[in-house]
Amino acid sequence: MLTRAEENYLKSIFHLETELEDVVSTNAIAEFMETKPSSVTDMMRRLAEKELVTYQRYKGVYLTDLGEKVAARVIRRHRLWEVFLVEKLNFQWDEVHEIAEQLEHVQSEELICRLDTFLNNPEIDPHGDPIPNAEGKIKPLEKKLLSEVDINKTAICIGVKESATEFLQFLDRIGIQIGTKIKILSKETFDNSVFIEFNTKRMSLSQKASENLFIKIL
Amino acid sequence: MLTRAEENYLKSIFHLETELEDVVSTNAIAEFMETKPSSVTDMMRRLAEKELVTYQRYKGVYLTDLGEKVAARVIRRHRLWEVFLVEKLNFQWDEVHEIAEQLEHVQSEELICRLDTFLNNPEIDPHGDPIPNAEGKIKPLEKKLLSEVDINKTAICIGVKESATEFLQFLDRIGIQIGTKIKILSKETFDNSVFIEFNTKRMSLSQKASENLFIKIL
DNA sequence: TTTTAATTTTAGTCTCATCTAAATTTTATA
DNA sequence: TATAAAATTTAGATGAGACTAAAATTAAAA
Repeated sequence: MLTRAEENYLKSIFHLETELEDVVSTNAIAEFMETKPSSVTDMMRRLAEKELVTYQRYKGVYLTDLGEKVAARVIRRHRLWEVFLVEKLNFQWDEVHEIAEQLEHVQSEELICRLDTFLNNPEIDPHGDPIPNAEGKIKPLEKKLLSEVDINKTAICIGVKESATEFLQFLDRIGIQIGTKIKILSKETFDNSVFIEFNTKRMSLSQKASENLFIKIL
Repeated sequence: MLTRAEENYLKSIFHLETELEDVVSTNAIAEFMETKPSSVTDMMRRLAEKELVTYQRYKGVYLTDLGEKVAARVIRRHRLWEVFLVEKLNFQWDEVHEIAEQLEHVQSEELICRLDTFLNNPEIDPHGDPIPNAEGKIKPLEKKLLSEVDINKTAICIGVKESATEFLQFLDRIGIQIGTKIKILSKETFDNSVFIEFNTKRMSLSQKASENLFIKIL
């Protein structure tokens, strides 16, 4: 049984490995987790002891197969709870992270299994990130930015690139959510804005917005 | 913000106060929580420091008004989660305690508020215990034998007086479990049997059976 | 009312997870 | 390549929460 801190470290290393580099540095972890490098070093030794990471002094860490599996399962729990909070408790998708951060540490295989069923085995969370399966396997979604989609194609909104609160609230206001089907009607060359249609509404979206919206082409 | 341990101590003291005595002894807490008396003493000093309990060396503790409110809110969270686990995730009533024990420490007023709404503001948990309201007020339910319940009242089964195997098997066979809601339709004066309704079923129950079944009146 | 037993507290230790400050190793630069 | 800068680790401390063993207090029995 892992402690809450151990789970959080594994999760963070997982994120840093997939999103940035292969070998993760002590400072990168410390910055990401808003803690001190010396605390990270301590924990790395403990995780290495438990064979969850491979760690060499001054050389950074990477997850072992076991560590990766554990991390993916924590992420699975986090994302399933996020789906629950948004779909069942009607939270906004930008309000759920902190709560899911706590719920993800509740220990019960059976709970997560039943929650998954209750939510109809969702494949993506409210931020459009894929939910690992029970074995910790992640089916990577081929993400594109809305700005990269060709005219007349229809795409489904699966998330945002940078989840700044204002942007999330902006999307909320105009009515774009995860799962919203968006058709690209035209692109303006002078300002790179896109003209789109969704839920029978039509509107223009700035370059900045269209470059921050992840979609999946249907 | 209270720690998990502090919340657990307050909850335990609350239970001991209501179920047993007014002033709670160090040993009673230690036994109830399966910990050592010296650990309890330590924590009592910390809780007294925070004005959550009134503590005098060698004289036991009791909750302050604040401590009582905090404890009741932890219990509220616990019982709401139990309802969720049983009603939404289809757990059996005897499987949920351990999981609720973890979920109760998730910190978010908003979460509990929305969960309460999602569950249609339940007043009792799957064990028949009352759920404190958001302010920490508990509407006490009185425990009675089924035989003592008035006609047309609805009660919830909370246990048996003497747990003879044959009686438990009898209950199982007819479909009465902990948490089963039973309505008393009529009483026969000639043999003191009761005619009841539960889960859309109707049947007669002998005096002997109705005097061996603990219920709580809703 | 002593003496004994039970209860409770104190003192000191342990682990986990964090920190600061100092030392060490690696990397980058002159 | 020597040296400065950055990154990383070590050493030592802290606080929460638990423990054991011993001391102190209260309650019970002779």
